[in-house]
Amino acid sequence: MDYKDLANLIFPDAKEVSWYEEKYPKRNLPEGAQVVRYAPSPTGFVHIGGLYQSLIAKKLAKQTGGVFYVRIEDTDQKREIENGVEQILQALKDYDVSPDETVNADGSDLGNYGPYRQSKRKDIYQAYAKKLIEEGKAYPCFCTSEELEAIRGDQEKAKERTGYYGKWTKCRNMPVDMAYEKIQKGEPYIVRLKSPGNPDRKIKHKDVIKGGIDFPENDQDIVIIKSDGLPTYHFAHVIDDHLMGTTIVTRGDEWVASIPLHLQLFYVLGFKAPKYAHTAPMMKQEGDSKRKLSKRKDPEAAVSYYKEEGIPRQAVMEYLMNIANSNFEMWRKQNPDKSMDEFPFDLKRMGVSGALFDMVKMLDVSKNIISKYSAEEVYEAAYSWAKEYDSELADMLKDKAYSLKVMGIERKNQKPRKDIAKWSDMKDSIIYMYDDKFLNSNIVYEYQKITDKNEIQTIVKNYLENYYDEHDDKQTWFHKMKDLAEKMGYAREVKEYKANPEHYKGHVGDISTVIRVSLTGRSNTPDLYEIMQVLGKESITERMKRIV
RNA sequence: GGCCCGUUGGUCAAGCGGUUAAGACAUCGCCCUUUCACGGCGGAGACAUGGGUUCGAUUCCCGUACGGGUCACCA
Repeated sequence: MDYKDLANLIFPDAKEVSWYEEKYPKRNLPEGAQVVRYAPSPTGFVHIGGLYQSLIAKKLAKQTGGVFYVRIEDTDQKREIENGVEQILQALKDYDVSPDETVNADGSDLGNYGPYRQSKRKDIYQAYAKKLIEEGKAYPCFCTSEELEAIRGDQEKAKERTGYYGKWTKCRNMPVDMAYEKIQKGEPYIVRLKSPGNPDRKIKHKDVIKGGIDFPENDQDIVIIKSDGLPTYHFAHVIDDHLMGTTIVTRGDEWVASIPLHLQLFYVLGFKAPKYAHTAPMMKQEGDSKRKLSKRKDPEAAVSYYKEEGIPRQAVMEYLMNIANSNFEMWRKQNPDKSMDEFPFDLKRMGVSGALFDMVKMLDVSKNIISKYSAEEVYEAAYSWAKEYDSELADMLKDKAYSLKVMGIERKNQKPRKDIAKWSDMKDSIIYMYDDKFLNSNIVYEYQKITDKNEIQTIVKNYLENYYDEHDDKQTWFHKMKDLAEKMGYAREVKEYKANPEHYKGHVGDISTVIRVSLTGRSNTPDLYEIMQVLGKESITERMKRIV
């Protein structure tokens, strides 16, 4: 009875490893081309961090003429949620980070290195596990969870490192015959790596982002095949990234602690290890300390949040790029019209520690992006958002011709408006432009300086009867406003008023504010002339008559 | 607790032994021939801490404090 017999007993149907090595040949790519992957688990809603990872991976692949692929890590069947994979694929599509190779929503594969779901690669992992057992580099372990608990307890008592390693192991040195017999008897088991590591020795590792990190060698006999026959993350990662030809592993830095293990697995399996780039997580301020953006506590952790809020995709991605490479915003300033694809992303410029997620900044990015939209683009985006999330707004926007005029206010000039950061802001900022909404609501008029009712009525009446003419151009309109101010005892110019405030009741700005408020209810609005042009004579007359 | 990593203004961050220590967001003031937004100009605001090394340390080394990650048949 030897290792080979044991291996055959455990994995009788496994193929030779060479079969897979031939099936998945080395990728034929130009020098320097990077093969990068995004490897999510379908265990919950799509996290903004997943988008971040995808953005980085795709960028890297595209920039080097390489490949970006998605591999679904679904080896934990207990945690898998329904439609998990579909949600991930949809999010990648929505945010324009679609992979070159992936499993499709219908379960088929796109690409020659599949299957791209780990649950469908069981035979592959087992083939390699079998090889390790044959070589005496892995072994079946029969310890129960109670036994494992007991070992841990002893270790804690003895103040030694916890885990399954060295002298604490029970099954590592079990005679092959005994193991064989137990398996035949049907005892449950898992497969562990027989770690060749010695923690007194140090390994030097260079992470692309974090730089040099030294660790003690791994000596934990970690499990590689679970009792359900599926591999653990560690084992699957090493085999998949080898077979799929990954050249650089980008992943969250919660994985750095397993670098010694992963490197050891590559070594034991005889594979060349890829480069690693460990990215810092996005953080959230909580009290005095920071913590990772949490799926449970932070709504903004979910990709769906941005869709619901109506933050344009491009804004989300540009903000993420900004976190990835902070020089992006300078580049953006110098290249306002270029596609983000042209930005030269550099992994080495990524931060080593987690940045606080800054929603204010994201909205600023968004504001700038929306300010570059044409009225038509704003209309289309806002309308399609509204149809899903705000029926009242959608109702307003049904009148496309009119809405386009509303969207066009202060949008055609050199310095377009920048007051909209997300589509959910939209309704409030334009609702007064719609007669049926405005006139049928309880309008609270936010008058500022002039609050005397008679004075307001006089101003409005006077304006409507003696000055307003819808055919006026802006200059004429402007002058008339001054004329009205003067006639009513207000200064034509603000400066005049400031020079001699005692001579006037106020200045032209106060008068125009009354007109503004009487028409919109608001003291803060975009350009009044443009608003009046869009509103038209009928609406203006109606609105003013209500005041008088 | 063990093992790793980090610490520049409120936030994101340039910087890589000699700088008036960039820039962006936020904030404050002024200006932009009437509000708001935009834009322009300006202000306030930072190298965690103690030791070294050095002619000179934000930059290099060590300690301390603080923060983060990780120690599963989860990824």
